[in-house]
Amino acid sequence: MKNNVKIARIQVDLTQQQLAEKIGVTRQTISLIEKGKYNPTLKLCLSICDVVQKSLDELFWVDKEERTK
Amino acid sequence: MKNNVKIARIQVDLTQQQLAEKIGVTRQTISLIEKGKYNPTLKLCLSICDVVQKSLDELFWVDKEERTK
DNA sequence: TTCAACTGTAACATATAGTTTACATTATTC
DNA sequence: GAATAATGTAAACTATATGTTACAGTTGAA
Repeated sequence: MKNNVKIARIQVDLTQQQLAEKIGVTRQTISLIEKGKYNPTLKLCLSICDVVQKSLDELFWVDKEERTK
Repeated sequence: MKNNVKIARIQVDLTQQQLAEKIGVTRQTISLIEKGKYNPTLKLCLSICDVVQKSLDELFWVDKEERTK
């Protein structure tokens, strides 16, 4: 699953650490999400949206090929 | 966390069971999500979007008060 | 009013999201 | 090029999303 978290984070001039702290999650979690290595919770996605000031649709999507669950 | 899954599901004329099957998840999972009783995975949200033909932003959001994580 | 389909929910099991600690690698700045 | 900040990642743990089974309440059609 693809996402624009890294780009959006940099646009608001935050490090992974800073974003993580604002959200109340660890830096590793942010790193893994940016790398597409796992499948975050909706609440976490919404928190990220809130901090980086983007909508869900702007940040997260799946390529058609990989649509399963 | 609030969502419009139930409304969107009914609009495309599916039961919880049918929606669940299309997505590859159990009926209980759909029920709990519709009831707002838990916090689905992003992939699952995206699968629901796909089936009911809505965007993430149309289906999922949080009230400002309850924004934590 | 009965029967069947649909839905809510509970207990317990499993998979995986997210944490903690730790270390390695890659910028960046001096 | 050394020091420091930022990032990637791994192992072992914890919390929780989701599955399984089961049963009860609800709704609608006959």
